[in-house]
Amino acid sequence: MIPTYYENNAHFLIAVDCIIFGFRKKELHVLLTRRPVEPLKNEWSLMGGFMEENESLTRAAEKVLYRYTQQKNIYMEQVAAYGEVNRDIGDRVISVAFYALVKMENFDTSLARKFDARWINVKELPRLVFDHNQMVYDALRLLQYKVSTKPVIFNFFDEKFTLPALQDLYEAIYQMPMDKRNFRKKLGTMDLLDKLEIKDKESSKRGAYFYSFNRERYEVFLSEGKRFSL
Amino acid sequence: MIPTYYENNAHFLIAVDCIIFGFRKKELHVLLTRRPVEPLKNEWSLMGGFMEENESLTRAAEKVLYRYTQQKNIYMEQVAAYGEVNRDIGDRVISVAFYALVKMENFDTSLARKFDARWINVKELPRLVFDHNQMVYDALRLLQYKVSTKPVIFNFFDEKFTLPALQDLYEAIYQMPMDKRNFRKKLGTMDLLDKLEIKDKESSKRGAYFYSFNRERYEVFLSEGKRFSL
DNA sequence: GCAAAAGTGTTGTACTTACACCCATGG
DNA sequence: CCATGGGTGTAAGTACAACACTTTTGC
Repeated sequence: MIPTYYENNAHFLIAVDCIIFGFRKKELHVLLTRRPVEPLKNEWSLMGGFMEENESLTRAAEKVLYRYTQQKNIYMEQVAAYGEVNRDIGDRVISVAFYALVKMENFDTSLARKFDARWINVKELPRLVFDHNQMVYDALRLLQYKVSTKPVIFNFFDEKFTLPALQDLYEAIYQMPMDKRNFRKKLGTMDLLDKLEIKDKESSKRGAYFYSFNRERYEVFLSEGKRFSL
Repeated sequence: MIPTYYENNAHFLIAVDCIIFGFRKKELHVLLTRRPVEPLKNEWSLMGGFMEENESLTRAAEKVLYRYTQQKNIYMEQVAAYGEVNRDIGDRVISVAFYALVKMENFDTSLARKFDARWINVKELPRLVFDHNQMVYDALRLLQYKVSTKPVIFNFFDEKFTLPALQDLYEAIYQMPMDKRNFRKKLGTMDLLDKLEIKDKESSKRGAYFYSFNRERYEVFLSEGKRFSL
């Protein structure tokens, strides 16, 4: 029994579109697909889907993320709602964009074939359908702010990472070079990383030590009124 | 002619809710109303409305703002989309929140009677319907970030303002006291304000000089790679 | 032995913070 | 003449930016 106040108002299709970020080979990538349906079939597009009756926006986004990555508990944040009248040329659709940070090392490449998906360097983005370029732009701006104030960047890694990789990732997100010694000094003063015994010998002969982010120490850090900053 | 891909997907009511901020007597206020309809009739609520067929989200928000303030060209920014399944107990509604900054000095008090609206100090917010308290909280956080990095605060004033009033407003938004001399020094180094000849004698015997924000100088300021910061 | 990436400190500069007194005016 | 709010400068501490060489090791 719906109250009268709600009756006779327009109803809309609602989509969620996900900007799925991943990091590999010193570059920030976005997972894109060739749009499988008309209109604009085969054009580059973000991963998306329609919202269903009994799910929340975040649940709808989680479903999209799971479908295209087979990963659970993906770090995700809403970017914005996009509601221009002709933004989708197929029908009137309001879209809510989310960005997500995934561990690209765990990515199952068979999924890529199944969904005609590809990881594209954010610096080399093609023209995307509708307002998806704007969504990526907005997501990246929000991500820049977020990683500078909250330790969300560690969601790109599966537990451990090296300092050179971490710095490369910050540089890819900020799209600017950073000073190695200043970067490590700032990290050091926060004292939130644990140096592991093992080294990554993949990217250099000497090898770089792995580190891991210490969540317990971060809780203490916060409770002392300190704030993450990079 | 709607393509098949879009057919058979659920359609939703979409609302816009506006967090209308105003500044008076050293305090930040939000314009609230007594909800005029069931359910939760007469409970405190943000100003809102349903989105219609041929309008964008921002257009829908502009309509709400114009309806309740009779002002045009109001500074406005999207906060987020809210889509929990049971957020509105009357029916399934997805809401997109916008915050707006209005010149409270120009506010027509007859509107308050017409819409049963009141300016409430943000520090004394009552319990609002649905998730509206969350929306105000999110809007305020976003506003805090915005006024610290962009000169949007001047949208609270009609052309001119005094430095004590400007500082009071920042303090109300940040919800913390600021040092008078440091505040004025930082403003001074940006050199974006014009000191006017006239004084405001309302709030003190001595009177405080009025200033105005110089947009042309701000453009130059930006083109020199500088960034607003307070 | 050399190329390639990892690791490590210091110094000058700019910014941030803390702080106290005189001024102008209306009543 | 006094209460009220407006206006002003300096010094210490902190954060930031710039900068170059040594180490390790696979080839």
